[in-house]
Amino acid sequence: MSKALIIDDEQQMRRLLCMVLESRGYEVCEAADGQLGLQEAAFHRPDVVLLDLGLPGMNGIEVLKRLREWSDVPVLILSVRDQEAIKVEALENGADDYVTKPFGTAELLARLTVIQRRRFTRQSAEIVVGALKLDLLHHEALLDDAPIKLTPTEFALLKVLAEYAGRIVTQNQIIKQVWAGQTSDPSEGLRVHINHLRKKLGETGPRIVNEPGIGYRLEEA
Amino acid sequence: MSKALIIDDEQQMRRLLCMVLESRGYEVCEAADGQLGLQEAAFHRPDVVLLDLGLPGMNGIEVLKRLREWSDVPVLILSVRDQEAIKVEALENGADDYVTKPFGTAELLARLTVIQRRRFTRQSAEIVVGALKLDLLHHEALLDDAPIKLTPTEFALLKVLAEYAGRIVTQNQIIKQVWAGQTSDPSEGLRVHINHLRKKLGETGPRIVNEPGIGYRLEEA
DNA sequence: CGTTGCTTTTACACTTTCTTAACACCACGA
DNA sequence: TCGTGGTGTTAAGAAAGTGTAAAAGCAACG
Repeated sequence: MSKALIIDDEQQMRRLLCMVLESRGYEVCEAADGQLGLQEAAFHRPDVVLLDLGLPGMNGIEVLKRLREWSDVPVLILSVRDQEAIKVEALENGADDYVTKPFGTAELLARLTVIQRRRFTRQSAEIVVGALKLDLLHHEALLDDAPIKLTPTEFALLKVLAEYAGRIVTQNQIIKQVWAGQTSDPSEGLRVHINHLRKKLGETGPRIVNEPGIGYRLEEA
Repeated sequence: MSKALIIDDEQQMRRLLCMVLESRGYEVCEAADGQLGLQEAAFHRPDVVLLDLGLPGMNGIEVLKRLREWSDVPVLILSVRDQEAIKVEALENGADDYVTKPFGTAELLARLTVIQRRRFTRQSAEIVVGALKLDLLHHEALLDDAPIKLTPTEFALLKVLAEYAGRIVTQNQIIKQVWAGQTSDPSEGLRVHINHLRKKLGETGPRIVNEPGIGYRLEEA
């Protein structure tokens, strides 16, 4: 059975969500603001979090950031706003998906299932992209089953690209995930590491394609 | 059923509009000048407002501004030809679209439907217009599920048009959103980027329609 | 103290994108 | 018919972004 944490200031909304989730066999706990939400998350260790962006006091995005400092729990964003920019910001800060109020219960449950499964596969021990295999457990990269030597930064960078293989990853997203919580500005150095990775991947491995002005994409060879 | 408010000083025009709207199931109320219009809007809380710009007494623009101080109701402007400057001013002050007198009922009803349609926010952060899908998170544009390559400026431009799909967007509004916070004057270059976008959208995608003197509108193919 | 391995900085050639400018076109009114 | 304003189209230079190599910091370790 999965544990779900609801962070929303409206009691009515919490009750609705609570009913829906419990009828699906979730064990539910609730929090009325961001501060409490973080405490509950730390204490109950939920398997999934439903987070309202329109929280009083601490901003929903802020809650998400703080949560992501120590937890990989799947987060589903709830919001009434249809501001695209905020959605993107939430997703870039580690939210897993997004539903807009008002929403149907069927849609909500479907999303929950998807993000929980995705998180499960993501934390699986390895990522495979064509001839490349990343063993996250042993921090090892295999190309055609032969180990290749990657520095820690290179491994983290390749991991981000491989997780979203085939899709564009923004430079900001890369920097946020690889150089998380650091002060220096690695925007210049990113190009160097990409260059190193490309050499080590060689002809046989996946290609790192640049999308000028946007970011990079890992393409199966 | 939707409630519509007509603000127009010509009784003949009010009667015509009234008939058309009621035949489509709208509940209609009327006002003969701006002052009354604002009162009616406050009292009846209409779902959509049809506002004539050529009002006696209070200027139509003035009515719009006052209305926008407390209401987000969709507003369709009615105006005569050769009032481009005023139309632009209305659109930039929060009007949602306009029709030029004389107009066909089909066109009028189509515009009403578009501006009343709430923008549904779909899974994660994406905007869908016919065969075109913009994935904001991954900065990727898909046409018939095949990715097309857009430069950063083109993507931003298409995003603005797609957000207001079916509605008209002023040149100023476009420039403000795409070239936010820049010094150079891109009013000339806008045409070039529109041209590039049209080529990349091809025959299958949505069309970018120009409204001379006012702006552009993205129309589903 | 120097070595080693990794990261960052610096520099410059190269590519892509943006802006600018020029001109063709079309609709409209004088 | 011509002129005018707004738009569509194209090409070329300017600006921004990227690839690459080499050197300079920086910690850990013997």
